[in-house]
Amino acid sequence: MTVYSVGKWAAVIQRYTHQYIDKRFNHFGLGNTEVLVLLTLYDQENVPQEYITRQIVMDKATITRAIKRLEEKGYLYRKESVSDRREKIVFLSEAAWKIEKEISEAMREWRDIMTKEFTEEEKHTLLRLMERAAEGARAEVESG
Amino acid sequence: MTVYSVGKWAAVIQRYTHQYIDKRFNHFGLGNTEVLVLLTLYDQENVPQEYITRQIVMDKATITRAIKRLEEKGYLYRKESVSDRREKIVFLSEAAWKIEKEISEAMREWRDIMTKEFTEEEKHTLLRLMERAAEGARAEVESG
DNA sequence: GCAGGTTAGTTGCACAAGCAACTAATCGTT
DNA sequence: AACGATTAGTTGCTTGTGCAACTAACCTGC
Repeated sequence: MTVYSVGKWAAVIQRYTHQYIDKRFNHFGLGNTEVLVLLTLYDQENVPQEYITRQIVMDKATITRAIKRLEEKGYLYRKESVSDRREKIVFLSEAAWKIEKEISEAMREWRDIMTKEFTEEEKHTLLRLMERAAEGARAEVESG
Repeated sequence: MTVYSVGKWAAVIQRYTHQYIDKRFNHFGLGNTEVLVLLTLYDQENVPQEYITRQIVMDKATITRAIKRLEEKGYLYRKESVSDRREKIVFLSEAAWKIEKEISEAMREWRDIMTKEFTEEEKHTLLRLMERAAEGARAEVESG
């Protein structure tokens, strides 16, 4: 367990987070990826699906289906872009905004649970370093 | 993208790592979880499956199946424990040890790719903080 | 030493995720 | 203006994963 540690710990944290989201938002009928999509849209609405795909780094087919599920459940709707008719622009519905606070709050709680023993500076450092590691991974993948 | 960031970046890093492993070890016929199992066993052999499950934090059914695949491919074998006949003790085969260097090296490379711009201290810090975050998550899950 | 609870591992089932192949629209070059 | 190349999104297919229910072994207390 010495060598592949960044990837390993990322995987572990990811799986715990996945579990937490499943448990926490089960009563909304929301799965892990759907919650990630909602969070992305709370941050920035009125975007094509491709934007969401890039943000959460998943296969575009997976995102298409997560969005379709959210649409069926009434959390969002889509409109064909006028400037580029290939794009479908995604908007949140009232229902999605109604649960925004609960979702954001739950995610904040989860972050605080994981970093309970952290100082403020450590929290900040962790985020910045993880972001940079993700950036390093992305650069590699995109270069070849 | 402000709130759920630790979980988010963990997920992103995890997916890039998953992709990397798939691409890199495809020619061995090894999938992501199988590689994780091997890495665990390179570190500590002669353990029951339950140990592996705990180490990589996955469902025990998933681990059972990953181990079965590795067994079929000839990378490991199992022996019923004498002290506790419920347990199946896992051992690596020659074939697994033959590829140990390549796998460990590849994972080291991957870590170095992600942390290319990091100082040694930053690398160390990232690992320690991620480990502690995972520990915080684990504590929460186990408490209820 | 037996009953009740716990633990290791397996199997059935349902489902989400990735890859590849496709359509349709747009961009770029000549 | 028209060709080929790229891009956004969808669908088919396969596979890995988690949950739940199960079996078998073990452990505890009476």
